[in-house]
Amino acid sequence: MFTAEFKNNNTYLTLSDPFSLSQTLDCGQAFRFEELANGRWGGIACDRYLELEITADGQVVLYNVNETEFENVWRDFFDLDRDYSKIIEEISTNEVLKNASEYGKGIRVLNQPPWETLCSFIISQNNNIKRIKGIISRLCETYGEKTQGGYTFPSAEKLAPLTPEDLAPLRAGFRAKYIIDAARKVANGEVNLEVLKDLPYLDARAELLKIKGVGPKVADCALLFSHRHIDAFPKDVWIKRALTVLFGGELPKEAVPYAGIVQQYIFFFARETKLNIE
DNA sequence: TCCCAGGCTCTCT
DNA sequence: AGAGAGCATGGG
Repeated sequence: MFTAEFKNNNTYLTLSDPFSLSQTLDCGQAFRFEELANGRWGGIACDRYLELEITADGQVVLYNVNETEFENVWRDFFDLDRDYSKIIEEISTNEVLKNASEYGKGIRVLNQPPWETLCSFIISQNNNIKRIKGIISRLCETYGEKTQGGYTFPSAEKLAPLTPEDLAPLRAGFRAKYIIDAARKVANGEVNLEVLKDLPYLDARAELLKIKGVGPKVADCALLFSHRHIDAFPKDVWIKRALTVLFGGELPKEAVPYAGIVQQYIFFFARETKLNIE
């Protein structure tokens, strides 16, 4: 699915799948990457700063990433061992899915750190992406560790001793108490995030639902964007709208084996086109 | 001013 | 078990 070359302390990738940094990093699954003035994308993930770009000839460049770091961190983060072209081909027997995946074919579903993802999607509830980013940014600046390019995402252990009042500067609103409940349960082992990727989907979901402020949608986002559960299908307002408008209420059978991936295509398509509801 | 945002909890039938 | 209000905050 890709070949990698390591030189000048950078990693150079050639992918067989179509790949878009804006679609992947700014489609609402990650909240801490942004496009830089020089056209590269930069952000902090997995406790380190990453800067990358796609060159004119389609090569992906990860700057200041050596082979060890690529293998240990970014290969999995960018889900590089999954064949997206094959998935798109299979779902394209459905005309609407073909259209939607054509719009968002550059998306890859990331495998992000468990705590960061869970916490971020707790913050996302009944919220908009711009404000989600703001709250997460203030959370990291206030309680994360300083590193090159900004601040790391604070650990559950760091947040567990705090109270919701301590989070007032984040302006997270009613979500502050949920963040603290999640931090405490993760830090004290009541909820074990590390095993979720190896549990059956429903068992993993039940584990996350033990946290106050985590319902089906937030749990599914965590399972999909962090724990490799592409059988999770987060239903937000956009997806519910799209299912009704595009598919008469139910996901086409072609999509079921790849529900989570397809969810991203539909989400992207729905937001781009606004489903032609004006 | 009201409505909405990658929803969930709580209460009331 | 299903419906509906309330929830913090900020942008349109």
